[in-house]
Amino acid sequence: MKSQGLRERKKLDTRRRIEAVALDMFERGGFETTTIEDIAAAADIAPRTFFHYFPTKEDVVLADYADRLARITGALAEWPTDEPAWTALQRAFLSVAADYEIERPRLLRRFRIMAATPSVYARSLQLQAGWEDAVASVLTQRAGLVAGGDITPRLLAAAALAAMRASLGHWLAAGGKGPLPAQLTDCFDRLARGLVAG
Amino acid sequence: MKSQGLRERKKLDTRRRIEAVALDMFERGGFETTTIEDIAAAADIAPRTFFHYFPTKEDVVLADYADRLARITGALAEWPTDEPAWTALQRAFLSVAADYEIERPRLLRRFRIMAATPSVYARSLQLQAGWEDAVASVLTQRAGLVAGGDITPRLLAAAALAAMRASLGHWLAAGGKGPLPAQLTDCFDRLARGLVAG
DNA sequence: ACCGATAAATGCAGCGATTGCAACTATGCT
DNA sequence: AGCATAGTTGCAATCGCTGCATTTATCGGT
Repeated sequence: MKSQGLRERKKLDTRRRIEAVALDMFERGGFETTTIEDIAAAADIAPRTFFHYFPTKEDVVLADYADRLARITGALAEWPTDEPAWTALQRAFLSVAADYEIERPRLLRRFRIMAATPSVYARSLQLQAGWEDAVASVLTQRAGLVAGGDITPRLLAAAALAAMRASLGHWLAAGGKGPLPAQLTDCFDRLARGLVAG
Repeated sequence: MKSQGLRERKKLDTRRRIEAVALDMFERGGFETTTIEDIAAAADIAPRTFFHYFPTKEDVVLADYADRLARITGALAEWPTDEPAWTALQRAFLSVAADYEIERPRLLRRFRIMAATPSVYARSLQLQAGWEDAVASVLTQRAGLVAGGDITPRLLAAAALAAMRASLGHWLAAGGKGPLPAQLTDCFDRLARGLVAG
């Protein structure tokens, strides 16, 4: 529970410093215009060191995407087997959306940069595709299915991500004002009931 | 209908030559290992010229993605207003999937490279996101809605893309053997009916 | 406080994609 | 043929990113 040693603490410090500095510069000058060298200088590290903390420039904006995935798959893993998969998915994703509410300003900043920067958006989609695979894989296991046999897990995972992307897109378009969880619940419900009858 | 002038014909020739040569090399040596310089040499052009034909290396693999989107949005635009949006979407996407059937070997090659190369996959997702926006936009117009008001178009578009991605992923995982249109129809149907009752 | 082991930071050199610019060449048209 | 135009090429530079070797800082025990 403690901050471990000085080493760990410093590392975390540096990481946060890079994030803070980089986000600022991205907002002011734009993502593409800001170079790794710029960030490094502002964060008081060597350019080479940047890559010990983030694999790509894009990942600074998308830090903590991985954590969220872990939370989702974790929640799914505990899903009682008698419950419909879609309901479990809804619960799992909703818990993440709740965090979005709490961290609203922090996330809004990042999403705005993402929306304005194709390469960052592309990277986020790539990470989301990873989620999709991971979620589908968990669903497959939980249902006791064979890996490549049934398309159901893949479809459910893709649909869940679609619900999330749609909600998030709409939320962002509205400037992040409305309640995201309600929006997401609505999307999940509609997919649960079906898209034709409404 | 004619091949226009010599100029146009040569340009098309070069384009096809680049694609052919590049795909071959990607398959043999891998995407990342093959450099633009390699491709240019094999296609008998200057490295600089490559970028007059494709904006990025990834786009060689994903050529004709744009055409497909045009076909989809075109089909949507002709959708009779009394028909449910989801049905129209299904028809539009299905017509594209039919092409996939016809061009199976050609597309399979490309998808295989895509599946094996993160950066290509990322690029494809980026293009798909463009589709999602375009589709949502057409749906909004057709329904006579205001741009940012209703989340429905966004959700439908995202769901349609999800159906497509799931079908395609499953199809690819099975080595491209089965009938893609049937697979896609199934996914669309299930989303139409709802994901809980099954 | 001291010392070897280990993790982290740095510097350097290099690759490869991508771009802007200017010069050059082929094609289209009169 | 002869100009206007579109396409090709070469050149130089930027920038993200990587491998490798070196230096520096922290840790764990003594």
